[in-house]
Amino acid sequence: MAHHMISHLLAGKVPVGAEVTVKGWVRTRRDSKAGLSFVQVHDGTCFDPIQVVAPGSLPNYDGEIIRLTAGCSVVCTGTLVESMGKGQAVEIQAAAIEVLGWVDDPETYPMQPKRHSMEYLREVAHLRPRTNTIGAVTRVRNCLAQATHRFFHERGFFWIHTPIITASDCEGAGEMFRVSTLDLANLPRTADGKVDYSQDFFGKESFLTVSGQLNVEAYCCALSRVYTFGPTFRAENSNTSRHLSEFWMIEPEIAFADLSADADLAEEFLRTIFKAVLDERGDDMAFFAQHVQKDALTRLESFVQSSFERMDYGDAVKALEKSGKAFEYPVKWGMDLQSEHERYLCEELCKRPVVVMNYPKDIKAFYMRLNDDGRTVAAMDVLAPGIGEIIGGSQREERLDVLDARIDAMGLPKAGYWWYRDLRRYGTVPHAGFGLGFERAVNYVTGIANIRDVIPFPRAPKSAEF
RNA sequence: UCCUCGGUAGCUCAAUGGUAGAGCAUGCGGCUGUUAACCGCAGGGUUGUAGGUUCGAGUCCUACCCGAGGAGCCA
Repeated sequence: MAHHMISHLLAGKVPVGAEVTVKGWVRTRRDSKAGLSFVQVHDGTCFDPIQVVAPGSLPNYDGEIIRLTAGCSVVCTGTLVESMGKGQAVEIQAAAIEVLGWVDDPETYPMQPKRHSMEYLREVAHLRPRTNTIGAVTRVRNCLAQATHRFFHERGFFWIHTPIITASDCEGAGEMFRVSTLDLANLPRTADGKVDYSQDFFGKESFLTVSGQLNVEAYCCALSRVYTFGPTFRAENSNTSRHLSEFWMIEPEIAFADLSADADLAEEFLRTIFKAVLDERGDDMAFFAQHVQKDALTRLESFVQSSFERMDYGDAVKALEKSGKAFEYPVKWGMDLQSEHERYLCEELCKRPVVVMNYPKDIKAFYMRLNDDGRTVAAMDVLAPGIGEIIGGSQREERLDVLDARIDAMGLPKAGYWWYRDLRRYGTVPHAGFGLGFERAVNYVTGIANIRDVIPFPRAPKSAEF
């Protein structure tokens, strides 16, 4: 049976007086002994539920309607009318309400029409999308994802589906999850007693990817403007509000480009996808501003209008030294910036996102391009107030001899990088890219504090129930 | 992994070492074109787990489990 999306009805896309059907779940029910009930029904298509007025003359009124509780699924058919009450422009005068699914034992139904803590909702991750908060997060997350593909598509980028499984242990971005079909209780051994991975599924050790970057560089050096957008895995035992074991990452890579062009892209990208949220999800953003973070909306509005502060790493260090702040970790050139330093830069000094560029080479990855000063690399971090590092990027080292020297200096296995080095042997070009932690962007936009609340089913150490 | 704080009814939280309570939710009744309605009544508990101290432990001690905030690692 055809039915209407509640978002269409509330947006005025269906004329008053029309016969309509909605299908959804009950939020609340209020009874009037005058002989009618008000049922708030949501279907997830927009923030607001629609009010369905159930007259006592419905054949199942006494038997079913007045027994509806939060969570029941219903099909409501009736006439779209202007509301006689305050609080909504239109409502449905029901001619029939069919109950598809009851809530057995309503007393223990985990989702109640009240405020729940985010920690509690995490324990009922299969039901939390029915809440105002997680519903709004889900729509904003989708909006950001769609805007991401639209942004790149409109600029001639190609979406590259880089592999999830990698047999290369050279990605170098942290602990990896092993992928294996070997019998853990009976591992095959080589003569010298080590695990014999030649008998494993891929004939060698394999893992879940920690980054699509190395693979996407190959396509960048052929299709010029490319990006990845997919899941990424880190087996680090990190227990924070900013880390997940499985998260989604967006990694554009542009050929014939330097670090400055990379920073330009990062800035334009964030502004564009954030503006899409303002344009398309005003209802959800209003909720976040009201119940989650007061300045969520105004901060986003100013974000899309203002430019990022850009700062050389050396200047950032000087600014921190001059700040007069008593940091737990003193600042010194050559050190990586601590969370407290990053927070000072974007939250206090600049009060907006900051791009810190040209870090000391010794604290950055081997593939980042060595600057002419010989002691820094063309790397950048984009720091967002309240989140910290939201983007990390760099211009890549395109000179084979310099790349080899860096691989050797860092004691990495050069042979494993054979195909990555080939990209520098055959028609090498300057290129650059960055990685955006998608969930961190959702955190920033919504004002939701914990990263585990902006992904449907979060995976973290000791946590993979759903 | 380290530091700090926490775990009591379906949910949010009280309870000086001395009879475990409230609000919301649920059920029943009342009232009302209602807006997380309101009023009354009722049911609802192995106080995270396992030990220990004590005449007596939600409360004190030990270990473990889980959660939160911060740190490190990073996106």
